[in-house]
Amino acid sequence: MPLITLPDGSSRIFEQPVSVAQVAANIGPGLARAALAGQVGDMLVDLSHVLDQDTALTLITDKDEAALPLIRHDAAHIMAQAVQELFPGTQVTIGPAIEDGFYYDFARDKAFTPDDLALIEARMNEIVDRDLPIQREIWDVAQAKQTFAGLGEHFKVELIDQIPPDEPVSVYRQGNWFDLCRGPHLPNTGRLPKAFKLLKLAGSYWRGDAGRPMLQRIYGTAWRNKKELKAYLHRLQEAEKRDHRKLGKTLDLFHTQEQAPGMVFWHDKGWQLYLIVQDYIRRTLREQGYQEVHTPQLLDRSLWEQSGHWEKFGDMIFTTHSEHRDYAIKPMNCPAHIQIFKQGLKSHHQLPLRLAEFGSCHRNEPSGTLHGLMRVRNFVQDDAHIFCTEQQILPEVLAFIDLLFSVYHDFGFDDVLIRLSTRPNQRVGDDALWDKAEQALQQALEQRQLDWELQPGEGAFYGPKIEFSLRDCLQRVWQLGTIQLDFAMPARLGASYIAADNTKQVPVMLHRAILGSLERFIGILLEHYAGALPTWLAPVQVAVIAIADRHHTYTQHLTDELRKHDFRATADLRNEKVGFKIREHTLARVPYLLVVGDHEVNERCIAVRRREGTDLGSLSLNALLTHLQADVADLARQSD
RNA sequence: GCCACUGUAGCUCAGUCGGUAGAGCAACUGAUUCGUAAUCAGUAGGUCAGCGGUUCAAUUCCGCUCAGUGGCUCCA
Repeated sequence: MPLITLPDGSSRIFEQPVSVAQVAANIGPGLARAALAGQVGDMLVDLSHVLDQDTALTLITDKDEAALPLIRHDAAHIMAQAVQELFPGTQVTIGPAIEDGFYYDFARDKAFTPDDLALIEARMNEIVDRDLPIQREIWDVAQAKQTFAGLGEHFKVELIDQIPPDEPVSVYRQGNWFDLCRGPHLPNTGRLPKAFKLLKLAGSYWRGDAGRPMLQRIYGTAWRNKKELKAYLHRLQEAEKRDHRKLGKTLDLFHTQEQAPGMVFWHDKGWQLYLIVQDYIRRTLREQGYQEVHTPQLLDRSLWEQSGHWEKFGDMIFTTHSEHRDYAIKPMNCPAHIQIFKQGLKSHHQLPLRLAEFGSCHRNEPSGTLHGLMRVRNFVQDDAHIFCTEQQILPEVLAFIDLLFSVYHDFGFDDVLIRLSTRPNQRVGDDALWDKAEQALQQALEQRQLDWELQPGEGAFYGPKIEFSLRDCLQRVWQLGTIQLDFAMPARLGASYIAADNTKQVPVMLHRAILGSLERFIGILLEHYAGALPTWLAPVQVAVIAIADRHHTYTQHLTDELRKHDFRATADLRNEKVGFKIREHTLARVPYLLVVGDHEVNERCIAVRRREGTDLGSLSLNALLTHLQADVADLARQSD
């Protein structure tokens, strides 16, 4: 006699076990028609799921956000059915719902073509029209293996082998097609809203393992209705406009070319931005008690062998040689910073010692991983290494976290993803040290009450790390900041200090960066603002526009005055109409446009317009300077 | 690195079922001196990514290389 409690607090009692569908029908015919699935606790279940105990139940309809994963997972199944109907011999593997859509990985000798996507999509629509009932069946393991093996579905057999013995082997059948799947699913294929679209083809390794076969992945998106689909596709289009590679070109910031893959040619405006960002960090680090140092670009290979990098990353280190010696073009700064630390005897009074460097590093990243400014082969990090005692770890990590958030806030980023990565399989240092290191980082996160995600096994080979990531315009996640604990490297490279008890001790080293690579950070920055940077960051802050030749002197005078006050201003004296100039500077995302005509010259004033089109009226030079100073001082906190 | 796709003027793109290419914007020249998102006219601009093959003929078909794009793997 199950007692079913509904979200509104009401409850119904049933004589015998009932299915979710029966509960819906019991409430009303409208709900029975609309119901797609049920939710028991956190678990989504099929409409056919039988409830035999007292429980709370939520019925899911297409009004609920919770219906989305269900819809997407069904879209994946229906796509798989369509593919197998159209391309016999194709093996199915896995096909989950993901953020905004779904994918399915197939094994097939021939490659799918972009044209195939349209065919598959058409067949999916047909399968929806067939309105096939979707039924869950529980199979015996041996029977399941035999059936899938008989169909030549070797990947599925491998999946069955990995289902824990206490879990049922469930199969979902729609028409004469079926797939091994945990579920849940919609009751009929006809319930899948025709608001899906196949988007792209991609390769993917079976089980995410580069040593195993490459499968063909088809990505799609699916929504509750056509309106949502349209909105999503529009969102993708808009995201494309924010792409930093596109902005880099249209705003004349940087370019890349074949002869230097993964390396950036910074143009004047882009380099201005780069330097502004760098100056800001340089100033901030000084204030926080860091010393700035600068170390060689080339270091003998023995140093990298000693540090362990040569063994682990040898094939990604660019090298050069001279007079029978091999040099690494440095892929990172830390061994060099240890050399500075090692100069002269260090006392515990000098700790924590914080060495910062904007060191240009080269890493021979695999060609397929390069991506605009986000993943490059030559980059500069706002890198620093803190040498300290074990007791100083926690306060240093806390101070770093606080600094990082204050910096991100100044740049306008408040939505930060935090991940704690712990010991990997391939590592140096004993487990007692790893325990200590991981606990220290976790404790810092907890003290600051931050939300974080654990990534077991993802730490660096010398220590655990916290990663701070942001998303780009297409929601791809990129790591920017990091703090990594390292008990190994200082010892390997022979760093030590004299402790209070007059013994020689090995310092702990913290590797840390706030922005990470300046290149990547600028990429994220551009996408975040769609190129319309806050005034303090804009390469050109003010464009002074002359209406006619007779206004040139005053225009030039204003521009000079602005420059004298450290604003980045440019005079536009071209023989063009105002409208044309306004349009150009607006498209160039210049925050302030000043228009100079007869009125301004006569009254010694300036007509001020913001790039968004707002008119700030007629200001005196002093009033303008005050306004600009306030805007710049505000950083990204609330301007725009 | 792996899978797929793409590479035409400075930019955005069209085009050739094989007969050496075209638009808009930008550039240049001239006219215009203009009040808040495109003034008008004219001119010039391309070994169709590179190399090789097939062919009477290749930018177009095929192969290789390079680079880019989307994923996957990797990321000290």
